[in-house]
Amino acid sequence: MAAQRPRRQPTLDEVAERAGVSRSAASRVINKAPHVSRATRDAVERAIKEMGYLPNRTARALATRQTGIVALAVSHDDPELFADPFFAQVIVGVSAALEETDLHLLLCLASSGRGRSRLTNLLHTRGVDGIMLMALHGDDPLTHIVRRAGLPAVYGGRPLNFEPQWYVDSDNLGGARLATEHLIGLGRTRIVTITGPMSTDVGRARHRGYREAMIMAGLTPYATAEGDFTETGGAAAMKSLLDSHPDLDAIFAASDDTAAGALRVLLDAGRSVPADVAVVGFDDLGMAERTDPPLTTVHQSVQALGREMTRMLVDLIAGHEPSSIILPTKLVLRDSA
Amino acid sequence: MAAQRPRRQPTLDEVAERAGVSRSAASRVINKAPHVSRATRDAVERAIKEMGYLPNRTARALATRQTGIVALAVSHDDPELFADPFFAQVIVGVSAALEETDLHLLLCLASSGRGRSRLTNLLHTRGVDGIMLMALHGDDPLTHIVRRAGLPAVYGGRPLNFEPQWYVDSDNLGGARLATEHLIGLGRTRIVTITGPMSTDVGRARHRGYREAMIMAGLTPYATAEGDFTETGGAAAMKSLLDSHPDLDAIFAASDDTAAGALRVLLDAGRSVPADVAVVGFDDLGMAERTDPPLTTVHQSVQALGREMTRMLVDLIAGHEPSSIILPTKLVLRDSA
DNA sequence: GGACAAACTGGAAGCGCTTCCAGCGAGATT
DNA sequence: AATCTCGCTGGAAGCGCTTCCAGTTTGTCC
Repeated sequence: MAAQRPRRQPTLDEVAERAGVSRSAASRVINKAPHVSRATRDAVERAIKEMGYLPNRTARALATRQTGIVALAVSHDDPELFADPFFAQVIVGVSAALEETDLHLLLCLASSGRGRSRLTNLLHTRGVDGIMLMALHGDDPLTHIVRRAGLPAVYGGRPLNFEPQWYVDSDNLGGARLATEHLIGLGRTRIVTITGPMSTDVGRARHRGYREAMIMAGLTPYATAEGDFTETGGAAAMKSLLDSHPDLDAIFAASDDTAAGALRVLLDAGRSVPADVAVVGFDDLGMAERTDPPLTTVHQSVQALGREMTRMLVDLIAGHEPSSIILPTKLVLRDSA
Repeated sequence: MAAQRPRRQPTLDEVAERAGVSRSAASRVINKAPHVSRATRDAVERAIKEMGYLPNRTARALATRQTGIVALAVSHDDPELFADPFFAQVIVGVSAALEETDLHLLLCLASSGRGRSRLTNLLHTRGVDGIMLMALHGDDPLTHIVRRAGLPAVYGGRPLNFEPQWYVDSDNLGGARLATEHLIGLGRTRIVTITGPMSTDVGRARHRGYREAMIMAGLTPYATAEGDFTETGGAAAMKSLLDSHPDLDAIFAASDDTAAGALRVLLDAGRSVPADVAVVGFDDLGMAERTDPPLTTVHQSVQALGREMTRMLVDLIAGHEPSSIILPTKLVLRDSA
């Protein structure tokens, strides 16, 4: 036998019989429904205690059409992307928020076609009560799938080409502006930026923040190179910027990984940071403290992102009409700028 | 309305009616059961296609007593621990393995008492078909909970004080031995180790590997300091070792984080790595490539760990009797040793 | 061509719970 | 004392599926 044979769990019928009441009465006390006399309640509660009764999730789900499960779907072509600490933080936030409910978390890494069709199936077979979506790019088929399934859905971050009705996002625009303004405040003028992928909303928003801050300060955006949020991407972009604009004196990197790559290239090129070149990153997910020099960066609270997504979804499931949220970002000063 | 009202999914009854057969016949063709004539099958399949029928998960679960969901529980006092890239890798492995089945993954971060009781409840209410457990320390209540629930369970790593019947673990002992032997092969003799927490099996196994290798080589274990797998822990341990054994010439650190902390302290103390002191770490989860100098370390395949746990659990659920697995580790040479 | 087995079929009984509804008695009202 | 509430109760009908079983059809063999 694969596992110790469990004693069969008692059923509601058995509890009711033991308490000497009908099944419906027993059900009522369990669900704290009204119209239950004190005596009935006591009898049922005693029976429950004595028998160690726990209502069967599945049966309840069938009757109520509510599974008590919500999905968190991470959609991306590269499953390795999930290894980004970002998602771990989201999950910590989601879990924390879920602990205050009696919902559980189903995690779907829907990268491959297979993964996506499994998810589709899950949604259509009413396997979950709602879904949180993350890391969608452009016209991810998932958006259509989810819409078609007609399930409560909240987005973490915004997809590029449509604004979901319910989403939670970090203030990427504001954060990027903050970073750039800080650089400007330092007296730097030849400020360049290494962006994230311009095929994502995050990438674009952070770039726009940079541009806006520059222009507001009467400066012209000095140079831009597209990165991909990774360290190697950042290094490559840095090299080309150093080639084309050797006199640059500050960098806003759209992620800390990007900044780390840039940092490495700068040091190799003999520039000192922050003396010759000031660097500001974005994210502040641990990595920023470990670079040399430690990175001044824009902090976003990813746990809060997860937490708020969850609360929003719970609201939605409860039939309320929450409104989307933009979470504030803030500048964290370290040594690189 | 919180979400677009979904068209009600057709039921099996409706499919059967449309196909002009009984519900049981329809059920049989869906489940590919025997005793179905060609004509019946065709009719039902056509109806299914036409109506876009998908069997309701919950109803099926109630009838079969199988939910189609497995849990991955991460138990630890500190929810932040989950941010360790280790778990992300496990999850990637688990997901990959699950994609070949029609099971879904429920993730439980059961750190708090509340989290644990939610998990207990989930198990007892038959909310999942099986469970994978990770990061248990000492006498985690979870072990009892799981045993009592009588559900198929596999462990990732071994708890300290009992050997689970089904587990997957990395060859920590062998890996540590490999690392130490490498150091010995380099001609080092005053080799010290910074361990993980000795209250964990991993911590002890890696320590034992170090000792065994030393003794086999006719050396005496030179010095040991207990760390906690973190960078700061590693740094602290390194400091005390440097105090007590200033002439040490090599270090086996029980994790890459630990090694990174040690590295920092060594460089600050003016020792050059690997010239003065050779350093070997353990894990190889990305961080090892980014230290300065890059870390020679023992690689463990965490995705494989997740994958094998999952396969084992699937086997168990299918009623087979798999056997536990120790996954090989291997030395990865970089610059630090 | 009749008997027998094999293949197929639909009815019905679950799985364990929620919830609607009609009925019942006790307290309040005149 | 007769009536009217109103709170409480249990019966029964679901939720959507699987599966056992007995009965019917079909095919096969002598």
